[in-house]
Amino acid sequence: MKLMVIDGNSIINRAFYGIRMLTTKDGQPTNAVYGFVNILLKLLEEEKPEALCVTFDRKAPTFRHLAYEGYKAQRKGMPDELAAQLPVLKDVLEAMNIPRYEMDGWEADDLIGTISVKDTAAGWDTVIVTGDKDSLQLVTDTTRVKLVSTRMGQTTTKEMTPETFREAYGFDPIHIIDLKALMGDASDNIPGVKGIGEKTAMDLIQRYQSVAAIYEHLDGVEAKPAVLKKLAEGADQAKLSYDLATIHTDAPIDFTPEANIRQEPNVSELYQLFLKLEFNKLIDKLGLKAPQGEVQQQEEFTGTCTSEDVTDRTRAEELLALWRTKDSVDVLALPSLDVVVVEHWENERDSHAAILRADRLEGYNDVLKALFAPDVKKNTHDVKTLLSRLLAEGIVGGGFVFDTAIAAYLLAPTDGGYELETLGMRWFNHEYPKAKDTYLAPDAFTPLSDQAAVLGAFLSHCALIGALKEAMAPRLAELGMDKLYYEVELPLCPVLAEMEHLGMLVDRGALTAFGTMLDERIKADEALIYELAGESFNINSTQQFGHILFDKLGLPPVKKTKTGYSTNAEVLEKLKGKHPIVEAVLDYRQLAKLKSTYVDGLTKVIAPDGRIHTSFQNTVTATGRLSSTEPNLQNIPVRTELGAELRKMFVAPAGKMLVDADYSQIELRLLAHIAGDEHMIAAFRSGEDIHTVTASQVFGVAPEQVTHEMRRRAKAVNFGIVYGISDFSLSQDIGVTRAEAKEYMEKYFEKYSGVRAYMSRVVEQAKADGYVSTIFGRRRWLPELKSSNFNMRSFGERVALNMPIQGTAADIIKLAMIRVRDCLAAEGLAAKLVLQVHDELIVECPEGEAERVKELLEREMERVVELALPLIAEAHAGRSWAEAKG
DNA sequence: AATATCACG
DNA sequence: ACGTACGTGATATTT
Repeated sequence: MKLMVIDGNSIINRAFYGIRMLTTKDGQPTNAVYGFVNILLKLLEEEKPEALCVTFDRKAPTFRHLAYEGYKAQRKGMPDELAAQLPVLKDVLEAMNIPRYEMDGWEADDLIGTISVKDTAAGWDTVIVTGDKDSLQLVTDTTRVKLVSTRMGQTTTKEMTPETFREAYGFDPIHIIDLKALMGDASDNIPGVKGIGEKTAMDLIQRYQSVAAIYEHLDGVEAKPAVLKKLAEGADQAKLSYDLATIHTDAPIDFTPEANIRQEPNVSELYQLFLKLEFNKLIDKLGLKAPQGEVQQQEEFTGTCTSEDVTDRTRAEELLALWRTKDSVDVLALPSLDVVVVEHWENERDSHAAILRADRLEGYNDVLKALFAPDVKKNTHDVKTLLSRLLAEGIVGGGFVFDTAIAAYLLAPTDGGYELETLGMRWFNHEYPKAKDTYLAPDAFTPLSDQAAVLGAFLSHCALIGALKEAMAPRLAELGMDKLYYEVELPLCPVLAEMEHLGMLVDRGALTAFGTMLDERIKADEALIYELAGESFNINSTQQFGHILFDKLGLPPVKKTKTGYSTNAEVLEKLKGKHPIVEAVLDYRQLAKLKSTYVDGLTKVIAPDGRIHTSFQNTVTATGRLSSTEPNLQNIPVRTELGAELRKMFVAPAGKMLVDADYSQIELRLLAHIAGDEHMIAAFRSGEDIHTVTASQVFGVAPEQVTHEMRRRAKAVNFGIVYGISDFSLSQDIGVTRAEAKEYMEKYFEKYSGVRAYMSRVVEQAKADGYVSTIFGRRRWLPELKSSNFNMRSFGERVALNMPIQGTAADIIKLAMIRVRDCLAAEGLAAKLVLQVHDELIVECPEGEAERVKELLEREMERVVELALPLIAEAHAGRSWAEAKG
């Protein structure tokens, strides 16, 4: 019979430091508990012991303090993130019905020692599981130690028996006490004999076994005279150290091995606990299920599911007619436009799947048109991409009533990764095959394979859409996001798809010419830089450039990065004038950026139609903004004259114009509104320039007397406030002392006291709720606010300030896009939206429509919401983006 | 895959 | 005393 005893403190420690930080949605750290449970399961599998228990420390024993004052004094307190997990671990052990031993004044080691002795007396074997080598002295023929180490999430164990110990140390396990008595142990504050280190101690113990044997006839000991002298002087230290190093085996605990025989866990308690800790994988692995009476989501998959391959046009029509009668059907499409449609029967469990394939169904395009017509209501996953793909086939889709990717994003915008299989795991603890390993592989446009595994994955993913909808739709309503979902996010998808499909026309010739010019200037810069450096090197390598600049040329380093010197623009600006190479590299960098990222990058993605088709990502940002990829058209240069040249390359085709409309100061206006700050609202209502008004207040001068520099600084303060700035960063940004920056902020808050009040209010509310939200109800969860880490918490606070503002602006322009598209259509205009850049919309239209489009854009953008102050949008038309920017 | 840099709102 | 602004994506270098 065998008992396994686990050193609780030691193992949770190893788990904490060996496994990357994990937290639940609320910010409760869980990595140590997670690691502990996994190590426990692994060892149970390995050892299959009949009995099992865990020991924990309780404070260092006080009587030892009397014996040796410094004892354990050095051991540092554990970090909060770990301390918070100890009680959780104890709950888990309770739910698993694993006995636990702890006693005031006794350390885990002593309890383990006591347990192993009692085990041996009862005729049981013992396996000690720990990460500390202290316990090795307990190793006997019937007691083994498993040393656990966890690194990068991988756990390895090393087993110590008397044999393996002797091989490693050259003496019996019990004499490790003697070894420590001589050499000491800094981590346990055991002094040892002064002047005796590991090498000497090992040698002595290997030859004489014990301290007692050595001191019994010290004159007979063969060693250097210096060592003998130290031994003689350190006799008291040796005795004291011996006692300190000895694990006590006489703790007054009530213990019999039989009382620790393994028991079944309390399944429902453990399930609840793991659910709270978000240990979905463990729930799955242990086969835990919801207690009776609770909703069992997995049941949804136990219904019957039939499927058919539709090859016959008549059958397709029959199905289409059926689908039109349903509230909705689930649709999953491949890029090849092979499609599976799942319909559910009344009980929502039994379902039927139909597979429609491009290469097996005659008149497939017509079937697609009918399926994606508005009269068939569809649930989808990533409808924007699907609509985009359909447009490429000339099909304008409609009738999309629910999308699981967008719902998942609204419910948890910072989670990322909204693939179907990921959602299946997150919502239902159910493992699905990866789309990329099955129906999406290897080339995105290959037709659906007939392999059973591929078809199975395709069908189950489609059925998952329906199950997710059942779970997500009520949740959206519960959190007050259904309007945002059904009236903003979903209707925006076809708008985005259209914009992607249309794209923007670029003047390829002008772009190439611009690139040639850049190339020449880059070459000139290169030559100059090499000459100034006295050698040629890779200017793009910050490492090499840093070496030249700071080591060879001897300029003073300003800032460091983790890998070496910082050479970014901010640093180089400070070094300007110290050496001509600095300016040359700044110029080179600007040119190289324009060439590689913009000229080359954009040229690469010009489609055969001469236009650039970006992809808008609508499930990416934490605030609700869109992002733009392949290429990113939301970061086309504008701030420098040379960079802005690029906007001349984005043009309207012959006979057409571009109209560009942007919101004026939308984020500051929203700050004024949300904070309800009278003065800021009044400033905006008056129509004065907000930065000038702010400057006049901060610098205490009349608005007419505000200089350019004063306005610049006030502008930085205005922006900084929106980001949750500190005086330090403000001073860095505008190049004044920290004290000055602080004064600006003080003056600012004096004037705009409502803003200050808002800042503390929103943070406090966020701490109470665990989230912040926009005017339209979009949410961002903020587990960071509960972090014990100062930086994390501060970050959470800044986000709490910023997200409602940035997010509301995002909501507003999204709604504006929908309205603009609808109005353009309603007024019979041919104008089309082509781009959105956060607070800016760009429309391409026939020349004759430009005036009307300008008015329409301004009107619709301004009237999206009624606030305490007006929203202002300004539109301009031009032949290129540069011209239309106004 | 991680890091540094820089483009935008 | 902490460490120092929100949100993105692309490129080049280095590991």
